[in-house]
Amino acid sequence: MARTQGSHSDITGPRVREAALALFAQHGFAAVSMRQIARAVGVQAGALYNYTPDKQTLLYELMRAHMEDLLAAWDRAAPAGAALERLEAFTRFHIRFNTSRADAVFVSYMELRNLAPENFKAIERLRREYETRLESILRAGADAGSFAIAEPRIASMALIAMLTGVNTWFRADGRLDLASVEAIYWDMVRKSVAV
Amino acid sequence: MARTQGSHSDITGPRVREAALALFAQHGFAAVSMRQIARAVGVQAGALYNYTPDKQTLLYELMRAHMEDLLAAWDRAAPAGAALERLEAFTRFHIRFNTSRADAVFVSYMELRNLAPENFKAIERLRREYETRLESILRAGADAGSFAIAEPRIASMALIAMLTGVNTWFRADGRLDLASVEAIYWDMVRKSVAV
DNA sequence: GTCTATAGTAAGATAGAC
DNA sequence: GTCTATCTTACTATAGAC
Repeated sequence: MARTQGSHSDITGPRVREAALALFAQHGFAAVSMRQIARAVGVQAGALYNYTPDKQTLLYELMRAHMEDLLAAWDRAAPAGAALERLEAFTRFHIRFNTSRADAVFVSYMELRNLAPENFKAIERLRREYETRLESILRAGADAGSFAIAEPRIASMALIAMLTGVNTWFRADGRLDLASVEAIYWDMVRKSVAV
Repeated sequence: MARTQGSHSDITGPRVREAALALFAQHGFAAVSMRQIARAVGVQAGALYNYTPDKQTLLYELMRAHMEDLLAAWDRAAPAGAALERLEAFTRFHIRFNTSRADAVFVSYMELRNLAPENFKAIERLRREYETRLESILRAGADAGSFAIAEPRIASMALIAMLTGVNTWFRADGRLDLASVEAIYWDMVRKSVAV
């Protein structure tokens, strides 16, 4: 079925979001212009406004989609069982998921400042939800006597910070593959909460 | 001694750097205009160019000063002795120093993307130097059999990421004081590298 | 050292043709 | 749905007076 020339609503939308995510990750939200995004997509700047009401909403939707993907993926992957098994699953999941979406992780952390207040609140709520998933595991393990953790909430933030840090140095073509990285970090995580 | 009206070279320079640091931390380098910085200082935008050749150099000098302060402060504070004692000192130093300069820490990490290539290289070298300080402690402990660490370089980045994460949640007027925070993190650090 | 004024450029967003 | 053209605003940086 032939289309009107230049009509690509079904593919341009995703391409706008992909280009915006890559550019925001590389240069920062404030440093990227709508014209730059349009150039990467291959359209004129005005056409972008068929896909977002404004630049701010484009950023917010990228961050919201990422955080909701993260939560949904963990809730699908999370095993039942003892706290130690659940903590290992969380550790490996977090490393795998985050390294596979480095741009989205980077933008979702770095651009919090550039969200309008109501958008900031929404993203912070999602982030807090994710942290609570880990906190619950740590609390369960502490209650069962498997872990020695004075402050589960702080420990969850400490571990997430450590695991997310993988993104700052990991390269898929580097010396260590992802399985080795997971093993190294799981060893540190396991010991850090050990009795 | 009366001054020419409006002449304040000895105090305006530091105030420009203070205002720029606070504004860059709050809104991001690209989102802050020279006019905003000037307004915070109480001068007109043109006057800022008595203190920096351009906006880029202003950012670079803030980051360079921070990284050099960090290195110098640790080199003054670092104890001799066994690896375990040196690791505890590093842990407590890193938390104390970084929480006392949250804006500079934030800017020095978040605005790396906005550095010109040669400036980026210089800051990365300083960061790498600091990471190497911790890496040396971990290697010494591993060699002495005090620590069990498969990859000292990766462990050093993991620990620094964890410790720097304190800045994302710590508030001086919060429930926990800094000594308690240090104790919680030291407990996790100590165990994470334990044999 | 600071001011006012401005050159030169680029931004976000919209209007209307096709 | 995309284009061209444009409105309006704001930016960095500089020039020259005081």
